[in-house]
Amino acid sequence: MPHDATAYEDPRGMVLTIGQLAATAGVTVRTVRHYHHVGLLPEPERDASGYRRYSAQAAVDLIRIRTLADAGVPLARIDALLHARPTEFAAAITGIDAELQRKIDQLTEYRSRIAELASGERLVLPPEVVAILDRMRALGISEQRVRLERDAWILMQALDPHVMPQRIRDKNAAFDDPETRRLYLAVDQSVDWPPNDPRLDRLIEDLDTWETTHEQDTAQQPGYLRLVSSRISETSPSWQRIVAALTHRAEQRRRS
Amino acid sequence: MPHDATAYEDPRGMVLTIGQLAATAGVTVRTVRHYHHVGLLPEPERDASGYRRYSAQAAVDLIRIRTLADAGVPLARIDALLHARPTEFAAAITGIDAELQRKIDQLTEYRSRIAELASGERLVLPPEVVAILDRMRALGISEQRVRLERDAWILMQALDPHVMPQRIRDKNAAFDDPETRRLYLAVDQSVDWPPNDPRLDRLIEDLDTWETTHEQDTAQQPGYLRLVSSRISETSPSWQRIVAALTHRAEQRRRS
DNA sequence: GTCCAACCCTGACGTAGGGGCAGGGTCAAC
DNA sequence: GTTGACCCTGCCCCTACGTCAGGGTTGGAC
Repeated sequence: MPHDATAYEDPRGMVLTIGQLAATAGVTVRTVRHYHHVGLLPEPERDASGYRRYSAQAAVDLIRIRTLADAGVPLARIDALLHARPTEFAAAITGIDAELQRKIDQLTEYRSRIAELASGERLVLPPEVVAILDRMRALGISEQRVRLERDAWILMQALDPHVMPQRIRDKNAAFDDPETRRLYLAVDQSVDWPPNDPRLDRLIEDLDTWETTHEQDTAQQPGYLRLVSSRISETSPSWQRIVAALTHRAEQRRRS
Repeated sequence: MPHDATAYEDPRGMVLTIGQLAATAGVTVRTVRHYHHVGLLPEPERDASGYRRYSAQAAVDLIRIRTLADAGVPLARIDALLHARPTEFAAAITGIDAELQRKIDQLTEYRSRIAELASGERLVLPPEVVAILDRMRALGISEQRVRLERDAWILMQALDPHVMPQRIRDKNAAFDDPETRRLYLAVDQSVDWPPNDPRLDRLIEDLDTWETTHEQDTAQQPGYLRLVSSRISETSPSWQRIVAALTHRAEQRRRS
């Protein structure tokens, strides 16, 4: 059978091989076959050796598909879109464009959040609470104690979020009072005192007075705060003594 | 077994259920379980009924994971990242941030490409070629003919890209010549003449003269352009006659 | 005390958009 | 005549979960 020197013989413009088509559109061969598989791009005819042969129109179609796919449109939607009438198509394009803008805004926000990853709590807690924790640090309270406080706020946020605003006000007011600040710091420093240190007796006395004047009742606290108390106890024997003594005195007051 | 009114009894701060934890971090319950499955978040202990119970620290960990995951970091990489030392972590964060910026730029470009989707060829062909096609339209050449021309350019780009610049210059020079413009238009208008129309004889004569003066040889063209010729032939009987006549005359000149 | 919704559990399969083999045929050039 | 770059089909793998199915638990209302 005589042969005509050139490979471009098919009478209907089917000249590109799958590799040439893919390169033209900037995709992989696998991608083109995938689009055939899902019916997004029609299967072209085959040449004598079973190779797919594509027309220039296929290149246009493929690039239109990629343009939409790159913009994040699911393949299933693209199929419908390509067969839509111009008005509907234009409407869809407008929507997709808005979606893209939304994604850009999202990414911009993620970018700024990424920058804050170094410090753990800023991401988890509202800024007012972060300010309170920073205030504790500025007072000289240990990081260990601040972390316990942070956990209390996280649990509160998860379990009892509606009390947050009031608690934030209360806590800030408390730290405006010099006696409160003094007691916080004293408790913090007592962490490595021995449980029978005489200074502890004095501190417990002061704390009990503070609780009665501030109408705080340890036994009335919600469960998660009692839990935080128990974690405080675990931290050191002296703190365990403080928590136990205050709880005991509060119970006694309740009975009377 | 007596019970204590509140559910927060575990001594080690394991208080949140999986749903509460998920809500705190803004993810689904399924996502948390998935992270356990892939070992990204450690499995917490279970309460008496087999429910998972989480600490506040788990919330911090989960939100850190999500912050990275939202930024597009694969889960497999997050695992390593969370255990990295601060300097390495900071370096990785910088890289991720750059990657995010790149994505934002990408999306911005996709946005502008989406806007051009209405017209097919702008995405596929370089602007110089689009200008040529627009020039043909401005001359009054039919859209059918322009599309054939467009396909020729697409095939050229895919199969023979290095000749593009020269072809672009040639084509623009050709359209600077009034006689060339006249002939293009005349051929275009002849599309629905009968093949035996006497005006066709005159037109073929003019085209042959043009070919010889412009040193164009139809038989020397690359295969894909011959193919486009064959598609032109298919469009109408009169065009078929033109192509056949010109090919025949070119052959005769070659033999002599 | 019992009913109901809203939780929780495990396990298994489905999804998009391909990647990456295996195992084989074809084409063009040297 | 062989080498390297293509092409073919078919099948399993991947990520980051979603979505059943089929059950147990909890907490509050009646």
